Amino acid sequence: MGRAPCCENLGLKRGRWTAEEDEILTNYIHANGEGSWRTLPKNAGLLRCGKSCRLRWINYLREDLKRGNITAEEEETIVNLRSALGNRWSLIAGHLPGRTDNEIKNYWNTHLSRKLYNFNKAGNEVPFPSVMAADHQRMRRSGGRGRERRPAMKRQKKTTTNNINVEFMSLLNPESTATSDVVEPSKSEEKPRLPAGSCLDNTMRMFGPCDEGKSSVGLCPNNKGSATEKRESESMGPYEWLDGEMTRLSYILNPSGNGVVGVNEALGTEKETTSEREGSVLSSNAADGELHNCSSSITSAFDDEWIDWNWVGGVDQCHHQWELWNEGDNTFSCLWGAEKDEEAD
DNA sequence: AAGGTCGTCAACCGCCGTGAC
DNA sequence: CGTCACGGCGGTTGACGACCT
Repeated sequence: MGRAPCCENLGLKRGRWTAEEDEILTNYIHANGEGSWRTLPKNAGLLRCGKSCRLRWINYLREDLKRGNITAEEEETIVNLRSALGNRWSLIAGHLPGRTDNEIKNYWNTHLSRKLYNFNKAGNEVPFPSVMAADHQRMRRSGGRGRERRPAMKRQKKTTTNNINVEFMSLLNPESTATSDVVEPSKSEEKPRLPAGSCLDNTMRMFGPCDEGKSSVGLCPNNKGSATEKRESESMGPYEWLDGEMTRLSYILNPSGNGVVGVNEALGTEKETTSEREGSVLSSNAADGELHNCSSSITSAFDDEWIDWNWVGGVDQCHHQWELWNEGDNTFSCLWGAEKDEEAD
């Protein structure tokens, strides 16, 4: 027994919205607020389905929407976040105030994927090959331009995001044996927010020793899992990333698909960097408005000279730290710092 | 000038997660 | 535990204007 489609009622208007309809919807929401989309059209006197009203409001009528062209900075953000997150447009939109997921999605499909195609066609390396594969195939099919005629819509199995997670995970944790073939998380496992103490996300889990001296309470594994999970949790100390953190950290750690630019900047060097990350993330406070402390172990090579980076408090050659503040709405501010330990010299 | 092609983007569709019951 | 309503998401479509031949 399938659920009745949202707009099954005959007689509902479709297609472009008129100025009059916009005015009715805007006035109604100003008077009654957002929500209750299903009953809104009837109450407002619109011959539209609730979904259509919601889309129109969110993507077009809201006052806080930013109009005008995507700036170079926004474009860079989109490219970087998309590299890290895949087609999670709403998540990406959350980092671009005033922009909607639909707008970003359209911009990607019409501008950036084409740029990427041309970039790659010129023989340049793509940071996340499997992530881009679908785009390239699509562009090749259409010859890199033009509108593609498609068969009747059928939901496609989503693999892109999973590949991204796996690739990003292996980028941070080279020891990981996860592959895109074996990791197939359900959509629920990708949700950005989980109750404190839960530990459900296999694709975004980072392994490393729990730092008991830091405020990781609530984020280290709980005791409700299976015996196996519990043992694993106790020994490995999985850290469950929030999506917002992943977004921000991926941007920081991997702003151009390679290297640890943050470290370079902190050391005042512009040398090319390659790095291997062991991904030992130790602690975090998750509550909005609180300080997030995250540390990890990174081995970097400046030119061909390898340097071991360790987490804050380590006694090896160097240590570094980044701090994230959740500003609310899953946007983060970041402080990045790194310094060389005197005793390591 | 006219018809064809292409690019853009608003809108729609189906699926899914969540919470209430 | 199952069902349902609701809201959200990402993929896709198609109208329309710009450009090309």
